[in-house]
Amino acid sequence: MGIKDLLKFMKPYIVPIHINKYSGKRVGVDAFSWLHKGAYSCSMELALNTKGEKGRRYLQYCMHHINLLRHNGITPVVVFDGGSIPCKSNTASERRRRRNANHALAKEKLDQGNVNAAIELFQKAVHITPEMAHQLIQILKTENIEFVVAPYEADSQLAYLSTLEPDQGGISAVITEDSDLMAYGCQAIIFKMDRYGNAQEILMDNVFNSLSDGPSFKHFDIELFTGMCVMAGCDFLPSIPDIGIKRAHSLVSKYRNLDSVLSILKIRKEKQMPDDYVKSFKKAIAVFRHALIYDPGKKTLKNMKPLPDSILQSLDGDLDILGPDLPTSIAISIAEGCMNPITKEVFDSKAHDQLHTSITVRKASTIHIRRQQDSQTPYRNEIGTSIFSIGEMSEEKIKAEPEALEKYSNESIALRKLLLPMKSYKAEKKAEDKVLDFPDNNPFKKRKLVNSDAETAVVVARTVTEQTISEVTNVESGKSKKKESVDSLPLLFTEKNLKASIETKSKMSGSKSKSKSKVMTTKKGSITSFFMRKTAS
DNA sequence: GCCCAGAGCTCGT
DNA sequence: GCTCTGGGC
Ligand SMILES: [Mg+2]
Repeated sequence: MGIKDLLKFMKPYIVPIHINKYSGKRVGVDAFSWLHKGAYSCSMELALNTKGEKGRRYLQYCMHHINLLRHNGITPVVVFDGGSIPCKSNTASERRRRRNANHALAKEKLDQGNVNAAIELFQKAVHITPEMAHQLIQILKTENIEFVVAPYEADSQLAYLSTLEPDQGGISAVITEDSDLMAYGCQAIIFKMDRYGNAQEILMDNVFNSLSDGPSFKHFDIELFTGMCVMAGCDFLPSIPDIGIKRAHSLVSKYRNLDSVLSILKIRKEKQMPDDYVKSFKKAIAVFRHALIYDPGKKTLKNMKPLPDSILQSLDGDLDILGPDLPTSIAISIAEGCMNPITKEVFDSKAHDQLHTSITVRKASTIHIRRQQDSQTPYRNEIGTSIFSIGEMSEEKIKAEPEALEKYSNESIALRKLLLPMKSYKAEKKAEDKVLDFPDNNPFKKRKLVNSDAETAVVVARTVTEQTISEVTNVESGKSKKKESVDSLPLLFTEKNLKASIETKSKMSGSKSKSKSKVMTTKKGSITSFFMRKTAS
């Protein structure tokens, strides 16, 4: 969705250029734009997962555009989307629903022998998978082209990179199709680049100088501009009825202060404004200013801009809306293209060897939460993932005291198996016949069984070796369930509308952590437990 | 004039 | 993701 009507509104500031203007510069690329356009050249092959060269035309499309940049003396920095942040609007799931419907229709037409009709429908089912991104990354690696997979939105990652100096890994401009880049405060943005390098550019310096015709931003700064964007309607918050880009701009121009505008709106639109609008507004602003991004220099996650205490308060301590934090090793593996940013599975065993060393001493426990759909709240958590760290060892320490690694080895083995793709589980199953280390009930598969419109939700907690989940309490009834030892028994909650507090205790480090989650179960309760046998003999 | 909802389109022969 | 269109006020 981007910012509603923003591109049209900013048209007076958009000028045609040729990308050779950026010769000698580093320029960021929103990979999604090109992957998505390229996918139209082979929609059927992608949908049917056809083997062969035709199904890779989207890669040719991307590489053509990337090579065009290189031919013009530009150093491309390709940025991929990672996971989705919790508070994004449900238009994404709406789109997915339409795509799936079109995919099914396309297959019917194909069975009837109507290939042209099928292709038309397959095109309406086009979508980008992490695997497709991974395929492009493989090429970028061999071609020595810089890239990074953002922990969450590519937009914020690109905006962050454009704040850095070129010698610090920064970029001079961003190529994208998404107006959100303006709201994120990106200085130079290039839209609609065609196959010859013709494009349209906007420079935010020109916007704030407001020398050309069009809406004036003379008294705006980037904070006010972002406020205008949120007010006009963005992915994180729908606008108040009858407030569009024009009125948002007028209000911000007049009062030059976001709190003042919000007060005025509260009075003027008291019936139309949701009770929590101001709170949601501040949260949306916080995402545009402080989203969680990957710092390629330090190889760690951080906020796009440092998080002041004042913002922390307006978030109610809910930092997850900026993107849930991830262990550093996971973030690195994702950023370097070794790990699926959504499922957290490694892409292949070869990539697994390239994983950061400290990953071997981490424990992963993922909790998938699908909250009850609640029309009153604009924020909806679809899936949340938590990965708990139980300890870290530097490469130096491992070399100095290899025996120290021993105590982690069980976990290491378990974690490797956890992270390996499903193929490997199946291989083990065959090799060991009926004796299974891992039953064939991958929670990631189960997640797909959960309907996107299901009113209820699944929580699957997976434990690896030493983790214990000591107690699950039903807050409403006060009843609690205790688990003496769950070394090999993760929990599955099948009660309906369970509101539970979960205490997690690490045997290895002795540290305890508590977490509370709203827990709901599947409608049909058809999910079975996931077991992981202790690997210690 | 402005907002909104809906429908069509992104490749390439 | 964007753009165009037509209808509402
Ligand atoms: Mg966006």
